[in-house]
Formats: sequence, C-alpha cells, structure tokens
Amino acid sequence: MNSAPEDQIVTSVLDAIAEQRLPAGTKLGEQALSDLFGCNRANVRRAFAALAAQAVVELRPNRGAFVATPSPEEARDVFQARRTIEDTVARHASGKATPEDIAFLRRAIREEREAREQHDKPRELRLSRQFHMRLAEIAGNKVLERFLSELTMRSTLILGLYGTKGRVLCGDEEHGEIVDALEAGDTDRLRGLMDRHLRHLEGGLQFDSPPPSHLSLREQLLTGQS
Amino acid sequence: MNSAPEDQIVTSVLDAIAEQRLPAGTKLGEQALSDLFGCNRANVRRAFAALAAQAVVELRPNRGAFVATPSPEEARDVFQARRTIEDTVARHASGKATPEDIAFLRRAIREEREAREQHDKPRELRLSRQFHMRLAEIAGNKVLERFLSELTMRSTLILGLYGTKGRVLCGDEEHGEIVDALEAGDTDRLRGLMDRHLRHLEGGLQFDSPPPSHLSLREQLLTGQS
DNA sequence: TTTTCCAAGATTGTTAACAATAGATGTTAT
DNA sequence: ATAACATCTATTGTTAACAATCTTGGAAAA
Repeated sequence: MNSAPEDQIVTSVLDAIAEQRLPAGTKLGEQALSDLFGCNRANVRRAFAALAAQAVVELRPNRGAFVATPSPEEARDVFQARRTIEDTVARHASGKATPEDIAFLRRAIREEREAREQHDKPRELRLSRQFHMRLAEIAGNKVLERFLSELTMRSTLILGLYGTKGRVLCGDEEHGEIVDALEAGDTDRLRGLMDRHLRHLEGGLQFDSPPPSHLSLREQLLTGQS
Repeated sequence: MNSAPEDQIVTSVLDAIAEQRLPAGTKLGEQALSDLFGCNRANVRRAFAALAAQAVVELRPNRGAFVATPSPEEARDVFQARRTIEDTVARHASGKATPEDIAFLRRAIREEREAREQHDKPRELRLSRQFHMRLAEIAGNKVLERFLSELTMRSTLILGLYGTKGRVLCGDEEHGEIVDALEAGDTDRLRGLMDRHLRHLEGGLQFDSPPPSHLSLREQLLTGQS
C-alpha cells in the first residue's frame, strides 16, 4: 500500500522482533538503520516514533531507541489483554472461516511443527503469530486486528525474556484443536480452547531468574545515586 | 514525565480532538504547529508519526497530516472493540474502586450534567471521556487503558461525524447507574449496564446523511480521473 | 461564459551541517 | 593499584537551506 521509506523500517523492525532476531533491549542506532535502509536519519526517527507509540520500542532521551523490555507487570497486562481480545476474535470468527482460511491455518500448524522439529525458532515464532493473526483477520475487525498485532509482538518479547527454554511455546496440538472447533462452528468450545491456550502460554513464564537489566555499565554499578 | 517538545504536540492535539475543537478532516499544517509550539518542523513530523500510529491522524503523502475521518465500518469496529475492552474493564474494576474513585466518578457525572445544561459541549465530552478512562484506571491494566484511550478518542471523532445532534451523548443517568453498580460490587449488573450504555451510544449514530468528504476543491469536482 | 493551460506561491520532503550530550579511553595523583 | 579527572569519540538533537510536489490564481483560447 504505502511504500514510504519509513514504513519499510517499521515493518522490518517489527518482523525482526516477531522472529526474535532482535531481542529485548537491543539498541537501535540511527546511523546504522539509515545506512541499512539507504535513507536519512529523519526517516529513522519518524519510524522510531511510530514504533514507540506501539510500545515495542522504548525511547530514552539522548540515549537512543531500544527494543522494549516488558516488565513482569506488563507481561501480565499484555496476556490479560490478549485473552480479552482473542475471546472476542473467537466469538466473531466462529462460523465465518472459509475453506481457504481452514487450509491456511492447518498448513501453518504443520509448518510450525516442522520448524520446531528443525529447531528453527524464528520460523516457528513467525508461523505461530501468523496463526493468531489469521484468526483475527477472519473475525473481521481491523481495530482488534491491529491491537492483537501489537500484543503478539510484545508477547514474543516477553517469551524471549521470561520463557522457559525447554518448554514448547505454542503447543501445536492446541492450535489443532482450535482449528477443529473453528471448522465445526462450536463457538463455546473455541472460546474455551483459546482461553486455555493463552493461559497455558502465560503459565509457562518464569519471572524469578533473570532481572532484565539492559543498562549501561555505569547504570548497572551506580545503584541510585546522582 | 517526559517533557520532550514533541510530546506536548501529541497531547495538545489529542486534547483538542477529545473536546471536538479539532473536527475530523482538519488539516494540520507543519509550519502552523511548529510556530504554535515554538519548535522545529522535525518535531512536528515525529508527533504526526506517533498520532498516525494511533489512527487519530491520517498521513497523506505530499499532502500533509489530517485529523482522521472514521468511516462507518471503522465506527462499527471501534464500538465493537470498546464493548470488548470495557467489559473486561468492568469485570476487573468491580470491587476495586476506592472511595476516592467513587467520589471522582460522581463529581464527573455532576459536572457533566452541568456542562450539558450550559451547552458547553467540549467540557461535556472531556468529562464523559474522563469517566470511562477512570474506570479503566481502576481496572489496573495499562495496556487496556491505552487501547481505550485511543478508542474513546476515535469515538469522539465518530460522534462528531455521525452523531445525531439533538440526542444526548452519554446519558448521565446511565453513568450514574454504572457507578452505583460499581460501588455495590455487582459485577454482572455493571457489565450489563456498560454494554447497554455503549450500544445506546452506537445506536444513536446516523450514517446516511453526510458522506464525509474532506477533500480539496479539486478533488471534490474531479471524481476519479487522472 | 466556460474550459484549459501555465506560472506563482505555499507546503511537504530531503539533506547536510552544526550543537549538545553520553559513553569510552587515557592520564595523573594518591 | 585504584580512584578521580580530563579528553576524545560516537551518537543524538537541532536547525536551516534546498528540492520536489501540490494548490491556487489568472490568462488565454474556445
């Protein structure tokens, strides 16, 4: 649609975050990105402003732009919001899925399992996100779709920070059951499965181990003095 | 918190939209705003990018920034999203309201009625919005709070475009009943009242009369040719 | 009078240079 | 050897000038 020079930066950064190629706290230098995308720093700056408005990038004055590092409280809020929004998505998607939709979802599940078996985590994450976003698309509400896009993005960051490595991220059997219920038009079951799926995802987080510190050396040492 | 020069632009524009001082389709010139806020155009540009990311401003290449003019479809999506989010807000706010919260809400209702009697529409709109936002604050989810902030903003634009003038915008008796249910801790009733309130609001829209055209003279005349 | 075309003005988009600040390196004194 | 200090570099923030585009207005032709 809009091929403005800054939109490409936004989508590229979002894609990178969605595939966990950009971990939380990564510094995004203006020069680096302007070189990479062959544009001037003003466009990079505008892209940062848009990304900051979606809370996937944090802007620190005179320091620069950093990939956001969600706190445990933010993680809770994000998943609570996801349950809210994806419940409505489930309600409205139920019975509206075309055969193409079902085929797409089943293919995504299959490829996601393949990616997991091959330990291709970026691909797995991308496919899992596509699964949820397709459901929102079927529901047919652009506003909720955009909100969920932001939330899945932040979920990826949260999983990268607090996810227990050994565990399965998005159990493909759960996704499979969801498609079954969607195809059958069983709204209540669909809603229940989705809720369970999201609680499962959130339940796998561990907030105790690493205090997410992405501070400069100086800030890490000087704790709370001028 | 953050007193960056561009943040002031963002909040000022949002406030103006929330009070319907900036109607949908208004052009926002870069020079005009940079003069007004005593900063350079680069900051205005960044503010526009942030506002566009929240869908309250539309960016047309080589034309400039305009206050968004939501279509009837967008209006439907916005109110559906509001019902979704404010239902969760109601669920989580119920029983959590402090006496100060209740006092604030009752005062907002009273002042809103006064503003309506004095035909002070900006004030009325601002207070009505504050009422809903305070509920979100009580619920205690920053993500949903931010989403609702965007949605109430766009609701104001929608009411300005499609609202039937004679009708009452937000019946204060409805707000009153909501506070009663909140204070009583009657969650189910609170949810029901909120849903009814939002459906009431949406039901008062009329999409037939004015095709929302905020085009230049040239665009209004030359319909669909190069 | 109406339409078409062209030119002037205004606005947006881009770029580069400069200023200000933070982070890092090196030096010196204790 | 360590800590405090100064300097140096890299990065962000600001500004102004220039280029490109759109809008406006009027003149010329039908």
